[in-house]
Amino acid sequence: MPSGPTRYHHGDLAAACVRAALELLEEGATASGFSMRAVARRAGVAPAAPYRHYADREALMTAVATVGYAELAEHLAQANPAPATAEDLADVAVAYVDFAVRRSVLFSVMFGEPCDHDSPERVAATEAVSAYVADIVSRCFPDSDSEALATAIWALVHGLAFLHLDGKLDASSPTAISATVRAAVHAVLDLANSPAALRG
Amino acid sequence: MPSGPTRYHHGDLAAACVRAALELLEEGATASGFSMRAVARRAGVAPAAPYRHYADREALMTAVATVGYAELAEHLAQANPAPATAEDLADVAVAYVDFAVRRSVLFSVMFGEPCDHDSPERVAATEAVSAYVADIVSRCFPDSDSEALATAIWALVHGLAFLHLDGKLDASSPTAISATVRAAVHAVLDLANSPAALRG
DNA sequence: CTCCTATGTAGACAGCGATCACATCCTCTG
DNA sequence: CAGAGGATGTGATCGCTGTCTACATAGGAG
Repeated sequence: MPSGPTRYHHGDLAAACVRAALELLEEGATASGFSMRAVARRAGVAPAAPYRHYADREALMTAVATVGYAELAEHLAQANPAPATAEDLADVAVAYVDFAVRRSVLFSVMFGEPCDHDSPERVAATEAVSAYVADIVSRCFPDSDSEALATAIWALVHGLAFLHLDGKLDASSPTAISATVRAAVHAVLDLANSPAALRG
Repeated sequence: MPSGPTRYHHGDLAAACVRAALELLEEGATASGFSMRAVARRAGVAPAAPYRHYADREALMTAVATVGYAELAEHLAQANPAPATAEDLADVAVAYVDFAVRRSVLFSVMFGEPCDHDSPERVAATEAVSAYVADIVSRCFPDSDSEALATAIWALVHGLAFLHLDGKLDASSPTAISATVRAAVHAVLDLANSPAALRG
């Protein structure tokens, strides 16, 4: 398939577009800066060609985001394949924020950009992340209101990622990130060990 | 000043641009969709005029975001002027998410968009929000590691806002939002009342 | 072999951010 | 009170973008 120097038909342009988009994102294009035309150029194809596979820019972004969800899941699993303790949970949280910071543009495509909320792959991918977090939480806190706590933990971690991305928290080094995230996660979990601290 | 039908010099175009931008955002423009030129049209001015006051689109967005921070602070204060209990904190959290959902485009301009991280007003505005949250947390949890816990709570609330914005959590009605946010906040705070739930 | 459909091309359009030379007005100095 | 000069708005222009249309080509089904 990579034989002929230039073929009229690309072979698998749909996938090539997603790959090209990911490359451009890694190379420092802004989320709003990466363009349909740049993707076409990178894929070695006419500007209008990607429109045969993606209705518009948003559709392509949704496809890119879907890949991003898979890579995020992989990154988290790699940090700790079977988290079951508070410390494990902190590991996963650090990995989550680390992913957000190191692949910040991809991350903001996944979460910060308007997107096709009805795309089945996208919904499935986000539900997978949701279920993954819920699973961890239910293992760490088997007796609690799992659903609400899972939502809270996901929000906590997600929020930490955004605050780092936005410069509100120091994201200049992995060490700083790790320290901040661990401190925040433990501050919350340690509430379970110092009930007297709660007023009202 | 609003006398003459058309004046060559506007009077206060800088402020008018911010006002026009806010109007456009309220009218449903996308964050990436609202344009410098649209702002100029709305202000009744030539396309290049705003550039006398804002170096580029990002500079104007930063100014808009700064106004947004002030309005967010006002919205939170209105929800509960002097929060000191966990329940008060939940009120503020609901107000935060409510603001994010009801003024979603402004919110994503404030947080979701690349921005001038060095703008003094912007830094001051975000630090004000940060200090506000830290203040609440230190009142609710006087004995805890205030800084880490404040970061965690801010992240929790911020994350809840984003998950609602992104359709990951049901944002279809204020009631649903309130229920989800309160459940999440209480799930975390109730850890202080059920230490046995923590494993590991 | 032929036709149909999927896919890629060429060219066009309007809208965008940004910059330029120029026009106009306000204010400050003499 | 005049007029110089800086601040502010105008209009034209550039290259880029998303998206549409008409056309070209390829590859598979009959």
